[in-house]
Amino acid sequence: MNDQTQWLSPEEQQAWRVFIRLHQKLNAELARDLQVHSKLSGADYEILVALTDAPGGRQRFQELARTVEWEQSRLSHQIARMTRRDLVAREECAEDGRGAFVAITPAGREAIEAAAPRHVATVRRLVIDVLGPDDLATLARISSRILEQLDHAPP
Amino acid sequence: MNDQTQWLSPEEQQAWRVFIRLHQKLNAELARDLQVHSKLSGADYEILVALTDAPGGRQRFQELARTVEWEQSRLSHQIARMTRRDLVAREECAEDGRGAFVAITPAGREAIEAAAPRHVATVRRLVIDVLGPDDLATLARISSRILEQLDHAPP
DNA sequence: CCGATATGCATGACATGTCAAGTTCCTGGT
DNA sequence: ACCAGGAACTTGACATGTCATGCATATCGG
Repeated sequence: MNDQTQWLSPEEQQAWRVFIRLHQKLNAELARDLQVHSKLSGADYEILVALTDAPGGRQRFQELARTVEWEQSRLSHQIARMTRRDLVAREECAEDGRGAFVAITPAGREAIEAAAPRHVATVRRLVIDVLGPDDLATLARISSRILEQLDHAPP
Repeated sequence: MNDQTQWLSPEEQQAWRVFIRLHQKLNAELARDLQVHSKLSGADYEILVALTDAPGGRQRFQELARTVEWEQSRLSHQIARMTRRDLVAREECAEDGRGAFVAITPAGREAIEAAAPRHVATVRRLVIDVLGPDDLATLARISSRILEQLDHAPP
């Protein structure tokens, strides 16, 4: 095999696998919980939160994309679907004919306000309250470290 | 609002957000790296690794599903697609007429052997080597804790 | 041995994500 | 004023995931 690869040590492998499993299961569980109890996908939730945080409940398309750190195309499809379900609405942009605003609708606001308490409770139950404040802080520190690496070296 | 929800404190919120962002970016980056350099999706990779680990490079469908902890339907679709690309093959099961084996093909073996070194290197570069052994162990411990909670309380 | 039920997978419909192109509008240099 | 190029979104094709449902084979009570 002429193998120069630095394979993972057993400890590294074990750590990596448990970390990956955590990702997958946690994501799945959070998504399912949202979907079942609020008829919202994780994506819907993220968009609605971002819009709720924005002044007037509306934001330029680009800016929204940056806020949630999504690709344009993905956001475009998502907004199209959410528009069909009347959770958000597109509005024209006076200053720039190409541009568009995305605004949360009253129905969207209802949906997110109905969903948030349970979602937060679930996050607490599955993560926050399971770790103490110390472990949570440690997790945040470690996550930041990896994120920094990701933002530095993705090319 | 008659609000009895225990919202997240600023520290909790910050920790949670950074953790979630980590998930999303890391996943995206790993998937992209695999796809670009090896023409394999993360899903493909997982299946091929599982089959490589299995004796004879083959496993019963159900058992494979348990190994990778996927839903049966998801696995069925995935195997169908991978069969089309000749990465795996279905084989009949003598003992149980309903059952099926999934086996890695020579092409599948080539693909995973070509992909693995770079993937491992990327995992090292983005995570393992960024954290020291101590932080990695801590991460594993914290992940296990949350996983345990997940496995205990999902209903 | 036979029908009822369970098991092992497959399939179809639809939500979501990515990549590559297309459309429309704005801008800057001549 | 005009037009080449870029910016802001949209769209289409296709990979992937989930849910509900379908189908064939096993297995079990009587």
